[in-house]
Formats: sequence, structure tokens, C-alpha cells
Amino acid sequence: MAYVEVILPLPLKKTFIYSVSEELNPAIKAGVRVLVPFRSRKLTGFVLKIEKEKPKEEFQIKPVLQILDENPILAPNFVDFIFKLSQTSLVAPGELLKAALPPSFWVEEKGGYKLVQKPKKDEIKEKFGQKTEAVEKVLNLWSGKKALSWSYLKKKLDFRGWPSLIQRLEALGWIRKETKIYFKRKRMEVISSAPAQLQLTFFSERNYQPHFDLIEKALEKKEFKYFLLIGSKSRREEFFLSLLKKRAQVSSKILILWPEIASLTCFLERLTNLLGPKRIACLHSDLPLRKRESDWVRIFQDEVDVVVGTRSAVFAPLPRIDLIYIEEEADEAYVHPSPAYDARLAAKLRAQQDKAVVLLASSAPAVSSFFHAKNQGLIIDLGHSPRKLNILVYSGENSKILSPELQGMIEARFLSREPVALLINRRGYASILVCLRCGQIALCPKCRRALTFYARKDKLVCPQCGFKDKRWLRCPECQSQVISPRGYGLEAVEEEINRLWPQARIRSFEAESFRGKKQLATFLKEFRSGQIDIVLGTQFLLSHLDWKKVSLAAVLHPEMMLAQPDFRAGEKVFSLVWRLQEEMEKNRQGEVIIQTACPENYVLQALAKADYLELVSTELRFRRLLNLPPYRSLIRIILTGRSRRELARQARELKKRLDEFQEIEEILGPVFLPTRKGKGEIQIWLKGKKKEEIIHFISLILNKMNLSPFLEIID
DNA sequence: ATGGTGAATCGG
DNA sequence: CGATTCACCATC
Repeated sequence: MAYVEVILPLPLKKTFIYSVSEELNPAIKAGVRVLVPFRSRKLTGFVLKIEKEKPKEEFQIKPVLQILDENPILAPNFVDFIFKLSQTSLVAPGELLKAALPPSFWVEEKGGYKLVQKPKKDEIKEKFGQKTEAVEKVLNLWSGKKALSWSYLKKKLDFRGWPSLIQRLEALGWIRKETKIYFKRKRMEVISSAPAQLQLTFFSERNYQPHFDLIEKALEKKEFKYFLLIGSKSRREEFFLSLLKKRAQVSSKILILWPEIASLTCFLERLTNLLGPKRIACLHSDLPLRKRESDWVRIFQDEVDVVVGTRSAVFAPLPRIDLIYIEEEADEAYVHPSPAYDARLAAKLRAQQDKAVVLLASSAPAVSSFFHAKNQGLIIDLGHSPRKLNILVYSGENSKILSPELQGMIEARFLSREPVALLINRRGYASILVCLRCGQIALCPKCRRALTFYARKDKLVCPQCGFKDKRWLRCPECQSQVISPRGYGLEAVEEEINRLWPQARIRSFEAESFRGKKQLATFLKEFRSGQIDIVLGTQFLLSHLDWKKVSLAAVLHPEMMLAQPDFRAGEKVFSLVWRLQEEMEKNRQGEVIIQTACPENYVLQALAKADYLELVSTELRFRRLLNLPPYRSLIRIILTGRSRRELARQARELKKRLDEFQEIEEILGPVFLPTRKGKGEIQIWLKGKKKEEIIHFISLILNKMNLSPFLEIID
């Protein structure tokens, strides 16, 4: 008898041992999927190891029910990677594995019963006699064609001996047990290959050779190394595509991560034009399941050299990796919330294991990335910085949002039918509703944050927890009816523009206002064909709008973003405006304006001078003074649970234990977090130099305390 | 995760 | 006082 160690898609650190029957024995291999009994369920697991000996520990060993793959689906180095990542992210390996593979790979046997044919009353009477009524009632549970699960039946049929009744009904052939069909590896779908365009007409004469040499040297040496690639989006793309073309000739295995799907699709198009579709695969969650599966299989079977995808593509089953490219490395979209892993850290880990080269690419990299790369001499600068921009100083006289100058500029564009875009990073109508008599502010009862007023929905919404309330008609405190909105948002700008230019065709644009992709596509089409004069939006606009058409882009009061309690607010605003400038450069007449009340702010100053290095040096000075990243690592721990009381107890206990570790320099919290739905969340921040050691220590404590919180690492 | 277990809490 | 809810625990 053989035994196998199996990993299951559960939030457990443990693996499980199953026995393999003589019959299945010849087909068992490490890395194949197996169907195993687990308590009352059946789960898909992966075979990690095959053991000849029966384990010494005393527990009942159940048999593998079925082997789902002929050949391994996981390579040993991939499994290593998953376990390493589990160690650094404190997410159970099974959960990571679950996130790593197409969902259809994980099929649980769901015991569902379908009604084959509803028997006539006489038939029932014939078999069941006086029990006819009761049996009929049971059969009536099947109203449609849907299968009813075992647990559903259990809930509904709360009388003794119901399982035997079900069995009898099944034996009579009136109902039938139907289980899901497991995914079987299909042969790859044939992709119609368009002729590859090999000319790169857009390539400039710029000499990138020294940079290529640097990267290629590392590639040839087969050593882990990372570079920070700084340059405008178009230069980076030009650079990377020509690097790709060189590497394609030697079949380098390349993984490309992109922050979001919209721009990924554009890039993929150009990539396909360059290399042809045959050796390229794409992985992201918006793809149809079939495509996801087939591309996964193509990658696994080594039919592909280049994989492009969003954050979850770090799990692409490439047999080996030579180069990983991470586009716009500072983008927050690389953080996967649940399971909580950071695709950038994961990519570095994977690269370390495969001795691959990582290219972190960005227009304006995160300050920490710059710092680390600079210290190690790993910066590749493609040169170029945007044109300078204009800063309009305005602090909102006459309660008008747009300054007279900006109004004039918009007016001029409007008259000549040139589109204008306005960016404002605050949604709703007003950020505060205040009673002018007693000064009372509408606050969220749960998290005590000021409620945002949405005029269109006529509602107050908490920006933090999503709490909704009716708008105030009277002040709840003094009954006054003089209630005034303060701090404008997108809706208020829209209103003002409507008032100023009633005939203008205006569209307002925030991530949540586009439910489906269709609406967004229609909007973009309208915009492209010149049917829109003024676009308003949050930063969501940046990666979606066709900026070539825009003749004036104004960022309204970025100090609102800078005031946010996030030490990275500065670099985020900088990167947003910087990238906007880059986009706008495609249009020679394009102009970028910042309207602000704080022109002296260091971020806006750096932008005014078009000086990224100035931003970095100022920011680094602040970080140094406050001991923030990159000088220290921050670790955020979030505990969740139902009872706040219990949570608080755990958090205090956790803090006490963390206090004992010297490497942890500071502990902030615990504090309760406002949450969307009733569940409590509590947060603790840690600060320290030695990230790895601290995480290791945390994991030991968490094991002891039997907790598995979310972990976020910022460095 | 999830379902079973025994303690803790609820209502007439 | 039984019924119901809930933390706790193991899962091979």
C-alpha cells in the first residue's frame, strides 16, 4: 500500500495523508490532482509526495477516491514557490494554490439530487401506502430542474429516517444523484495565427544598447537581479518591446505583469503584432473560463514563451522563468486582498528561485523602490521628463470651484470644440454637511467620519464603511434648517460646469458609475468621436481615457489627496499628475493645469519643476525623520472576527507578545476598523528594520495563538 | 472552510 | 427547563 501527502485548498498549514489502493497505485504521481474524502465532503487536492511507509501517527487514513490527472500539473519548483510565498505572506499554501489555478481545477463533488420524473399519485400510493402525502410533499421540493444538495435536503427534511427515504426514492429511479463533472485536461485550442508583423516602424534611433547589455549580462549569468526601469510609458514600451524581440530569438521565458486589464489589452495587441500570437498567453480573471484554462494549459505544456497578465499571473505555470517585467510597479493593484499577497513580492520570490531577472518599470517609481534600486546601482533611466505644467493658485473665492483663469481656458476650448478633462479625486457632491447654526456635522454613527453628501442619490454615505443615511433636512441637534454642504466633490463640479456652459456635452466618470464594461465602452466611443466636450472624473480616468484628443487637462485641488493619512499620498499624487502629463504629451497642443490652494506644497513644487528627483529627495528626508519606509518596514496586521470583545482580547494579547521582540521598534494600535458588514476588524501596525525576522516571529506567535490574520507589508 | 460538539444564553 | 445560539475543534 502506498500513501500520499496531499495539500487541500483550505486555510490550513497542514497537509493530509491518504492511502492509495492497489488499483490506483500505478497511476499515482507527485503533482497530480486527486479527489479525496474530507470529513463529509469530497475535495480536490494535490499530491505533494508519495510515501511507502505508513505514517507513525495514529489517525484514520482514508483512501484516494480518484486520480484526476494522468500527468503532474504542478512542477516541484512551483510547489516550492507556493510554500515560500506562504512563509512570507502568512497565507496558507492551500489557499495560495487555490488562487493560483483556474477555478475549474478545483471541483468539489456536490451531492445533488435531481428529479428524474415526477411519479403519479397512484404510483406513490402503490409504493408508500399511507405515507403517500408525506412522500408527495418531499417530492414537491423539486420545483424545477435544479439539483438539490444534500445539505439543502437536510435542512428541509427534518424528520428521522429521511436519508433512507432519499435512498429509496433513488432506488426507485424517481430521483437521481448527479455529481459535477471534473475538469479534464483538454487538448489545447488551436489559435488562428495571424502573420506576424516584424517591422517595428515606431522604433526610434535611440541607443538603448548599454541598458540592454546590462540586462542581458544578468540574463546570461542566470542570476537573480532586479532593475528599476524609469521612463515614460512610451519609452518603456519601446525599450521593452525591443528587448522582447531580442529575447524571443533565444526563447527566453518571460512573465509580464500589468496592473489593470484595460491597458494590458492595449499592450497585448502590440505585443501580438510584434511576436505573433503563437508563443504568447494571457492570464486575467476577466477572460472567459475556457480561454483561461486553455492558456493555462498552453503555458504549462511549454508552448508559450511570453505570458502577460494581471497580478494573479505571478502564478503562471511556466516551467522556468528568465525575465519578469512589472509595469507601473507602484500601482496598488498589485496587492491582492484575499488571499493577501503582494504580486510584486511574489514575483521577486519566484525570480529568486528561478534565477531570473526582474524589471520593475515605472514613469515615477515609488520612493522606496527608487531608494533600494539606487543603493544597489540598479537603475536604468531612459531619460526624458514631461514638460513643465502650470499651477493656478486659487482658494475658492465666491464659493466658485473653478477659478476665473481656468474658466477662461475652458471657455476658449469649448468655443473651439476641443475636449477638456477635469480630474478631481472626491466623489459625491460635498464631503461634509454642516448645520450653520450650531456647527453640527453629519457623522457616521459607526466610524465617526464625516458623511459624504451625494446630491444625485440624495443620500449621505460614509466614505469608510459605506453606511447610508437620508440627507439632513433639519439639524438633529438644533432643528435648524440652514444646512450647508462644504468641501465639494465631482457632482458639485459637474453642477457648476452645467451652470457655466449649459450647452456643453458633459460626462462625469467614476469607477463605480460604470457597472458593466459596455457603458464604459460606449462612453469611450462617444468621446473618441468627439461627442463630448467636457469630461470629469476621478483618477480612474487616467488609464481609460484617450488623452491624445484632450486639449486641456486640469487637476483640481490635489491637496485633497495629499491630506490623506497615508505617508505615500505624496508619491501617489506625483505619479498621477506625472503620468497625466506624459499622456498629454501625445497631443502637442495639450496643456496640463493644476488648480490648487497650496502651491508651496513640495509635491506640487516638484511637479512644477518637472523634477522627479526633487520629489524623491524631499520625500526621503521626511521618511528619514519619521523612520518610515524605505528606512523601516511597516507591517499591518488585521484580525477579523465576530465578537469585538473577543477580538480586543486577542489583539491585546498579540500586542503583548509582539512587545517582547526586540526587532520590532514600534507598535501602533490595536485599533478597531470600521467595516462594511457587522464583522469586527482590528488593526495593529508594526515598524522595524528586519522584515524577514519580524515576519518569522509573527508567524510563530500566530501559530501559538491559533490566529490567521491578514498581513500587509510595506517597505 | 465547514460541520459536529458541548457550553452559554434565551424565552415561556 | 428544553431550545437555540455560539465558540471551539478536528479534518488524514
